[in-house]
Amino acid sequence: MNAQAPKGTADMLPAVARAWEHMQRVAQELFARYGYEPVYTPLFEHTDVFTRGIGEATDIVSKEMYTFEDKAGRSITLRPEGTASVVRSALEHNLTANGAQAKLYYAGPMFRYERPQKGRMRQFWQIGIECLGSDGATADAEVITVLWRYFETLGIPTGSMRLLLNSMGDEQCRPAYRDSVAAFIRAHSAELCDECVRRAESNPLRAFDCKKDGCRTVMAGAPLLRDALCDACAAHYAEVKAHLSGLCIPYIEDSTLVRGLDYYTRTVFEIQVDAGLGSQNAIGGGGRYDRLMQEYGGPPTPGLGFALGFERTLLALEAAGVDIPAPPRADVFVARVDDSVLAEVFALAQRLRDASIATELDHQGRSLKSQFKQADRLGARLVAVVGPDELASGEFTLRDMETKQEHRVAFAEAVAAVTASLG
RNA sequence: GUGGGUGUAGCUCAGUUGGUUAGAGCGCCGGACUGUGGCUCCGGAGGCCGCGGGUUCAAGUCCCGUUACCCACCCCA
Repeated sequence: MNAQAPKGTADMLPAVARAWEHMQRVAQELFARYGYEPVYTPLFEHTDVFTRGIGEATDIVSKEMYTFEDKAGRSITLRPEGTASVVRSALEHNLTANGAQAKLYYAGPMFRYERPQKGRMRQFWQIGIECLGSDGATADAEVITVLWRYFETLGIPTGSMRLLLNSMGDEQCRPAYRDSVAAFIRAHSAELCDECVRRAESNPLRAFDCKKDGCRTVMAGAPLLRDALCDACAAHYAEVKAHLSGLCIPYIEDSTLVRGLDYYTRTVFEIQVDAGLGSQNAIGGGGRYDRLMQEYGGPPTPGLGFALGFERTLLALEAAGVDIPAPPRADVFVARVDDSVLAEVFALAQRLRDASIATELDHQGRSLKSQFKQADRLGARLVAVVGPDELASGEFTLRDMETKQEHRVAFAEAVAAVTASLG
């Protein structure tokens, strides 16, 4: 058999798994402070949850989903992102009934069938929050602030982060704007790449994303959504910006920021860094999706959220020189002179462990010397040495690995003595 | 889906114009007088040289194919 993880997946060995847990701990603590509660939704959904929510024409839906039929012939898809599932779940369980607000966060793997590269995997992890039921601009500013503070708390220097902000308008103003961009593209089709010309029909706003210099130059002259927002959207956007400024969250307005999922309305944002991510630069992003719940057949319910990528965040942390400290794997190592005292050693280790003391011992019959090396490698501050000598008097020797001080301890006093030595 | 790069010990890599028993560093295991770590020294284990063909007296080294990984395009977290 092929002992190899599938393309685009990776085993998170202890060093990385530790970082994963750290990122989740920081998230839980921070998000709770803003009133967000955990939610776990299935890793797979009925396919239409994504096709209706994210949009048929998006790259995600048109070519990146892991879709299959289950044994009963249902079309099932591994979730390519988290928002659609959370909103579906909120609708199913009436979490926002009668104007209630639901503030939820999730963490887990997402799946997209793409060619892997730096910062891009087929199975990748995201943490996200969703604030459902509120259309107030403080909700937008709050969600954006949580994302900013999260990266800041992890240790990414604020100076190396860029918060891009834009408003995509709503059903009142976006369609007309869309048409005007499409018209602009058609008028300049000779100067634009084929891909962008095609976008005029499918998703004109995406032409702003094109990285080709020629297209960028031409698109720089295209009409800006900023100038096309209806009064309500413009006012909302202005409020969001005012609230962010009030909290001293530095944002950069980018009216070409167009995110790739159809459900976004009004506020969209993205946090980028330059170092460590290869050709990628976004470590987190999100936006408002005031029509998504309706799209699923629910009542009109505003909402917004963000998602951030574990893999990319870790790359950014590494580039920033942040290392996640590894705790010592053992406080105490219980070493034995020979196997005649094995039973006593094993029992002693268990007593210490039962007293919440991280304790290790050798399972391979290694020499005492080698047990000390092992203790050192594990970062144990104490080594309890048990041999026939001390056992005869009901004691063992307790060595402090730093000071090299040793003293005899009665077995009966083991937990107390070790606890005291660990301070 | 397209393009480029790379695949040699657990890890990071050397391997001369194809030529005999494939190396280093780190890690791992053991040892350096009597029951004890970090430094140093000594020794040891560990390699289908990604896989399959081909050229050749001879291939880790050349050619073809294939596969995996990496990077980039596309797009996104």
